[in-house]
Amino acid sequence: MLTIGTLAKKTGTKVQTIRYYEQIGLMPEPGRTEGGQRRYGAAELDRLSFVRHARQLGFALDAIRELLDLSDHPGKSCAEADAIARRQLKQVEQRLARLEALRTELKRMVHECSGGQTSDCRVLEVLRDHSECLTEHEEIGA
Amino acid sequence: MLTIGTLAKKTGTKVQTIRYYEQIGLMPEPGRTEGGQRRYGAAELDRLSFVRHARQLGFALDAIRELLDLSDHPGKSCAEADAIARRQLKQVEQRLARLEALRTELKRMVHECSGGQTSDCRVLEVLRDHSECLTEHEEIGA
DNA sequence: TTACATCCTCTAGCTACTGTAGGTTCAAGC
DNA sequence: GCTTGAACCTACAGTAGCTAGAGGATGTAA
Repeated sequence: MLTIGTLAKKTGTKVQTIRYYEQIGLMPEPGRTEGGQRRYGAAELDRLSFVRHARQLGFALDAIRELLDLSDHPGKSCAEADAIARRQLKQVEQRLARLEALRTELKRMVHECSGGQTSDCRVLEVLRDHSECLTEHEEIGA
Repeated sequence: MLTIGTLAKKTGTKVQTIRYYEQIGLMPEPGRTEGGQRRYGAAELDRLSFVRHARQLGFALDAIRELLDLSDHPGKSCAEADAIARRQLKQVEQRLARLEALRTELKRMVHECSGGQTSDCRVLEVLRDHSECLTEHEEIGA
């Protein structure tokens, strides 16, 4: 039986995060000691590891919820899990494309700055006038 | 004189976002009509364009605040603006590196999934067992 | 004058946590 | 058995950067 602190250490999670996952229904309500402290078993350790790993891969909590559900039903078709992963991959690729455009633009800004006064700073100038941008870039939501 | 709606359209911003920027002190309090509606001039249009463009390039609002301040003082040294932009570039490059590792891992997951039952789904299997990962990846905070 | 789009304030909600306050429980050492 | 201190508990507030909605006022064109 693990305390919440031990579970946290084993999975690289903060204690509060585990309680948060329980609150939003991503982790089950665990057993308690007489004094009211949570005690976890191997199943919970596995589940939390799954969640954390999926988070590291950038899956949203809702997607993880779906994946957990699929994982709990071994007879179901794999197609859904595959679709979720493909969606995630697509998102990652879109973010990569946006970030690459940003890098290009930022590099140009920085390289052109000669280090004088702000009155003729290229960095500020580019920010003032979007038309100076050579690439399309549309972050904000990323 | 522009209404808030017109300003919003011209800059590709939501009306609420403009009011939010005013609330957090990023945009100045504009003049008002007798009835209490906001009216904007060219200076505000420029300022909001600057903010939006910086946001598109991924700058945080705090960084934008600094950049605006520098932009307001043409005699100041350009070095600070340059430092902020370099910091941003560095962040973007770090995020790019992380995302590339994620893409690799996700691609592998998706390609190995043969489309059978969830009981032997590679996607779920990889999520269950971190040791299957070939690359380091540590998203979460990104 | 009437309609109706747009404006106003205020409040709550989103994601995914993180931090703090104030109090309780557990386990080890004496 | 008692004390101590780390770790636990709940509850609530805060983070970034908006976004959405309620309920009502204003502005403008026909």
